Amino acid sequence: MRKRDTDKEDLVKQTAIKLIVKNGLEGFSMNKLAKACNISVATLYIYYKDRDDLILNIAMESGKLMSDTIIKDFDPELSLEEGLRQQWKNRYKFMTDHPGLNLFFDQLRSSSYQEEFLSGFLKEFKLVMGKFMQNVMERGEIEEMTFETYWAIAFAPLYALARFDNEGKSLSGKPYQMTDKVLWKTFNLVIKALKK
Amino acid sequence: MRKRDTDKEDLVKQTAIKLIVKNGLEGFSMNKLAKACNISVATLYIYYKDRDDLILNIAMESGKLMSDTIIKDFDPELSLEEGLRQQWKNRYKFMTDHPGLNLFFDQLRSSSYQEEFLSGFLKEFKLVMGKFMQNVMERGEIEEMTFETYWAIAFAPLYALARFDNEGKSLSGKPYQMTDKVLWKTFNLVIKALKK
DNA sequence: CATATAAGTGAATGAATATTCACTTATATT
DNA sequence: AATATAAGTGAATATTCATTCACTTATATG
Repeated sequence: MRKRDTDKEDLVKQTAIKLIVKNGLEGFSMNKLAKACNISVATLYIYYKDRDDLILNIAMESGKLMSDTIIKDFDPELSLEEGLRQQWKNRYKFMTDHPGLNLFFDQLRSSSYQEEFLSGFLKEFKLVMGKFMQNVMERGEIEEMTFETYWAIAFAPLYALARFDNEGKSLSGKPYQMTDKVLWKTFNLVIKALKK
Repeated sequence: MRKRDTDKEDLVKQTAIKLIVKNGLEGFSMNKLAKACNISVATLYIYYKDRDDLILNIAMESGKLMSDTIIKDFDPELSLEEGLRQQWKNRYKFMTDHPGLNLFFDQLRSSSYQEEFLSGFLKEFKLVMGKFMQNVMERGEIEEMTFETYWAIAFAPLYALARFDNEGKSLSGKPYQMTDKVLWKTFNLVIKALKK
């Protein structure tokens, strides 16, 4: 038997993400991917059943990575401020450690892969996050609110900052780069909104 | 001369948006669009120069509609709470009056059309919104903060709610539909975060 | 009514797409 | 060293794509 070249396999994954981020799913093709990796198209069909299988597999693997990063050192029994701070830390770390991966996820979110992508790695994740909110609410640290309201206040601002950062320029026209200072300033406002 | 059938022209626009929202830009083609409209592909090339021209024109027209809706009855001299409330009202109205159009914009945002799309209708818009924030800050109604932080707190939660609404189900698995109550509850938290 | 003119068409073109196939190559095991 | 087996290939296939073209149809205007 011959062993599969795991370097090549990894190259395929990285290149696929890079191409999709750059040109969108719309501008992505198997032939282009093969060419960019300097391998034969047919090789892609050894690794993956078809185009959908390729995209979904890479998506789910990346999703798992995100999920693992976000859950790290997080305990749903933490206080509102401690717990949320850890969440912001983890999510921020993921963004900076894997620049572009958020853009990759944006592509998936606005595609037909969305549902399968989310369902893949979000199960455990949902449970832990839901538990945390419930604890905090039961302890009376925050008012009664729906999960949607909670999420919208607690995390949407963070992802908005990330998008500004990715686009590299603010609405005001000035170039923009996220800094720790801006991040934690925004975090403090979020805490102010949520705390009773 | 023969007059152009404006009903048909409008059908093309509506159908294009519907198809793109449903299948993504990836799954959208001129032939499919023509078939869905029961017209010849060649007719599309009477209305538009090419595929890009078609997408961009429809995008810009929709963008203009959004911009006009959002700017209505808004005065950058309003107080923080009054001004922001009007903004939320306008943006919410746009979402409910044109369901799906936000999803269409999401598609564009993660595509190569993004830049041209934004630059088309955002100019005036940026100015007014920037002016409002500046006024509010100068008056001391909110602390010093970057435009990005301001936007992330002031509007990102609204769009997060809209996305939950579009997806029709919450992270907690229960079906979800946005209500006025949830909307204004979230708005109040946003005001709490921003107000000094 | 006649006709100029733009609207609208169905079938074609060539390029790009996903996928397959007959084939060669490397290597783990015997 | 021999060989079985999976990795890897380049060229082909069939499909879908955007775009064009020679043509017909409707109608506003003279």
